[in-house]
Amino acid sequence: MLQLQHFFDKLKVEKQGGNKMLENIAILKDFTESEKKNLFNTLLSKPNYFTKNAMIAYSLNNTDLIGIIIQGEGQILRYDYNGSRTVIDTLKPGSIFSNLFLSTYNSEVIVTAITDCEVIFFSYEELKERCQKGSPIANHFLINLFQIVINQNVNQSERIELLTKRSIRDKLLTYFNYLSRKYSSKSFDLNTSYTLLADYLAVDRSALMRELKHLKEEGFIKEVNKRITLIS
Amino acid sequence: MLQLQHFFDKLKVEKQGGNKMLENIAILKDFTESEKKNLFNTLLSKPNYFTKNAMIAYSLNNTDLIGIIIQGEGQILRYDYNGSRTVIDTLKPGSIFSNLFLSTYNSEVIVTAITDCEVIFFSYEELKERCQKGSPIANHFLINLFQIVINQNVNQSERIELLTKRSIRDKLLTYFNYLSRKYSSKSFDLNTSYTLLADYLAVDRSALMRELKHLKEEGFIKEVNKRITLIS
DNA sequence: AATAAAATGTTGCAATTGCAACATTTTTTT
DNA sequence: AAAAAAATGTTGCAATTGCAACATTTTATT
Repeated sequence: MLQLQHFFDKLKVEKQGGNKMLENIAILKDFTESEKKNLFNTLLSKPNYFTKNAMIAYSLNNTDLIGIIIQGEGQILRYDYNGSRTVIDTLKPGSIFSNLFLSTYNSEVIVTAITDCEVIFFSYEELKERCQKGSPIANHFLINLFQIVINQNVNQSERIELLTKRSIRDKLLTYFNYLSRKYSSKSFDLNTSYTLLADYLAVDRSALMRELKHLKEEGFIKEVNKRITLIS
Repeated sequence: MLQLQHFFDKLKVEKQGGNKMLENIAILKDFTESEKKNLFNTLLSKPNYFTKNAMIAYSLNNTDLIGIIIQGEGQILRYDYNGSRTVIDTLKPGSIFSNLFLSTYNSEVIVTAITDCEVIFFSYEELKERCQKGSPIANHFLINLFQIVINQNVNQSERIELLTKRSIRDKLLTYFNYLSRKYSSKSFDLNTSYTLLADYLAVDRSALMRELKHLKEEGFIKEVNKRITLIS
């Protein structure tokens, strides 16, 4: 008990933080304050607080709960048939996670807090029931949820597009072209670390650095301080 | 016109086919006959027929239409920054496709018929409106749609898991372990061609064959006629 | 039944990549 | 301000992979 109290003392997230932090939570988009209050009194669980490195969920199997990160960051990790650990996803405020979105045939999947964080849960079955009873609030909530899942889908499609490229060079050029289109400019900042980019593209980091150097030497790109310029 | 008539003559799909073919369409799951009739009179478009190799949709951009394959097969293709063509997805009866699920930053994406097929469209905005007006049928339809998108999500996650493996050996073993869990057996049939499997894992087909041979030689697996047995 | 098309299986070779092992710089934590 | 941790940058080397180019078998089409 004392131990637990100690954890709570260290929590960096505000337990009674105002509603400002709820502003950026996609699933609560376009709800009035009173509608939010209604949601918190019915569908949504009380806030759950987790300290850094704590386990948020273990073997989500056999529940239909969907978690929403309100504050802090988490990670979804998978432990493989051979014991290797990989990061499936990084969770930021507004991210959702659930067993519903994971393969039933997956190996062990756990969700952990990488910083102190606040999480809310709700039951998907309960949401469906409320929708079928005609609740406009539940309906709106479902449509917001759907939008999040669609966005996840789009992000996964983009990553698959990159991962199916056969060489690091092609992965990088495809990724850079994508960013160039996104920002409508031949120049753009990579706002990620090379370490994370290598993970994202599923290649060895040192091999990525090497290929980047080659692309510069051969005049395909310029790069200064993580700012890339496509040439051609 | 004659030309067009000629196309229709060749159509392999039944234009007035009974409702049997609608049985397996996931988005129509658990609707009564009269509810289906209602959907076909309101939200859903008339059936569209496409002949083999015809273009079903080109640059889906700027519409919110979602297509449902009723009969036949299609493919979603992407043309890259360097002109290379890749298959994003193969569409079977019950599959859906829409610009909503694709990155806005993608290069040209087109949908084509690989056999004669029948397709129905609906507007996502219209579906949302009907839901918000409290239509139970629209609501049920949205939940079915959501389930399909969740399944796509799960499938994409599985593929990403495989694609992030660094070697062909690891990809194959992870895939085989997945099938083994799925069928709860050390032995299972690969019901796909090696050509397609190599595409799915984004590796060279001949390299895949070679690695498969090595796995057999080294005693990790047995393989007879596309039936794999895991040894350990 | 004949022909065409697709899938399977194999191999040599060159190019790419992962891995290991560093030094150096930047960022974070104490 | 010092120490620790994380990220960047580099290189040699061996292993893996893609590619090209076949022969053979199976499946689909006419």
